[in-house]
Amino acid sequence: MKTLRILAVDDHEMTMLGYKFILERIVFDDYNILVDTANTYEGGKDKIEESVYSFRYDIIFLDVQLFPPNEQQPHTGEDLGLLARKLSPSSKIVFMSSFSDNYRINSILKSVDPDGYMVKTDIDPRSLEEAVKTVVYEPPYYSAKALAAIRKKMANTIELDENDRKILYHISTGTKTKDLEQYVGLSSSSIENRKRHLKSLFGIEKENDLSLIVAAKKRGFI
Amino acid sequence: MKTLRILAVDDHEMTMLGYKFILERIVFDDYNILVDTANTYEGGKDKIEESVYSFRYDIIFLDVQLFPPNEQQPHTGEDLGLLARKLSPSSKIVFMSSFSDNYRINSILKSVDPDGYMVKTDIDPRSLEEAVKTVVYEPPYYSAKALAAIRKKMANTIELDENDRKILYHISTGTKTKDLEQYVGLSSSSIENRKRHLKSLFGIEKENDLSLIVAAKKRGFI
DNA sequence: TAAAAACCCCAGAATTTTTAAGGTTATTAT
DNA sequence: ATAATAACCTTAAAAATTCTGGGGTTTTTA
Repeated sequence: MKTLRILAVDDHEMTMLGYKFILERIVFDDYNILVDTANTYEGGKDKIEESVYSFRYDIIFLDVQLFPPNEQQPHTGEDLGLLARKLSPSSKIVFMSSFSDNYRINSILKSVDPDGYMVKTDIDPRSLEEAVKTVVYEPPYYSAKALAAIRKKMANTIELDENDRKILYHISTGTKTKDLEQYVGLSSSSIENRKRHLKSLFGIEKENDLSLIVAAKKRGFI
Repeated sequence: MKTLRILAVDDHEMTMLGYKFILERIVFDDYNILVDTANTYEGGKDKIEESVYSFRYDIIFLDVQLFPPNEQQPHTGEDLGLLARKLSPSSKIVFMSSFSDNYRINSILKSVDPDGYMVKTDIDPRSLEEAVKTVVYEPPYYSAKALAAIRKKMANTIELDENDRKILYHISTGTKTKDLEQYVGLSSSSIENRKRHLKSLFGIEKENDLSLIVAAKKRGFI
């Protein structure tokens, strides 16, 4: 009987126990499923490092938000994903995220290119089981809400560059236009131009920033 | 008992009968599934037009390649998809394609934004059933090979504009560089520049066109 | 009702892209 | 083997796009 090694990293103890419980009960070919857990970036990192020269995890589940917001976040789930890819390239990586935040999804799909992405409200015993099986045999696995976000993105004909995306993102987080210069390497004048241009692309000329981020969200950019 | 109306359009008579047989046997909530078929663009168009003022199809399955290659192709499955969206916007549209041709997938996902996309080698009774159920309740449904193509695209950090994509596409179909001017609205000099630029983006400086299209395929552009 | 921020318009600077022209190298067909 | 053809490179100027700073008006906020 083969062993399928899974690591689950989530900062909520109870959530993780839930995953462990469900995952280990999955009946999957002749695999014996074994789940390790960690609830911090460091903990996850240690587990992965330990595994590298022995069994190596088959699947690593990672919470996108490893630290409660507001605290100083030295490392995110995305960082841990990148690390895992480097340390243990054969492991399949599946992200779990609380919200179907398009910006985050897009960013992670580009940087880590995970073998799976699940929005937490889509997660239940059935979908977890499907994720495990799909990821092992025929990745990727994307949960329904993740797929909806991906679809939006793919259907989009508007092409934005890095700077446009940064502008949209920072506006959506509440950054004021005048402070945007610091984050985007452009003059305030250029930023204003780009905002105008974006509004015209989205067909909302002469409207305010709220309309802009609503439109950008609708199209899956944020 | 509710009726779920499905239209399947494929130019291979037998394939279509297969779909009809499988689809009508699906057990799905308290739906009675009814499948109409057509095997030409015109036939499909007629069926959809007829349906508009009566029952309206719940799902329309469309073969991407509605006509055997080599013949004059007045209309493609993509055209029929666009027409269907216009005539019967409430219908879910699912494309079926023989190959996981990235260029085609990307183009259709942008133009029609279908509720499902299946690569034919992924199609079997199980996946068809899943497609139907997913598309009705929580679209989109993408089959495994379609998902692999989509993943490639999403993971890609290289951004190409319309002209770059056209160049790659036409080169991949065998168009000679000197004839490219007709298809892309640029001078041969610019096209050469862009090709050079593309090769450097893909990290294959000083290599030939074959390397270019191989690299572009690897990244999901073609 | 001031002050701050957002927004608009302009024109020159800087950057990128396109283009033509003239050449070399590689491929193809006879 | 050798023309002929296409692919590819370089250069420099033209054209298009984007950026920027400086001026202003309008809207929002305290």
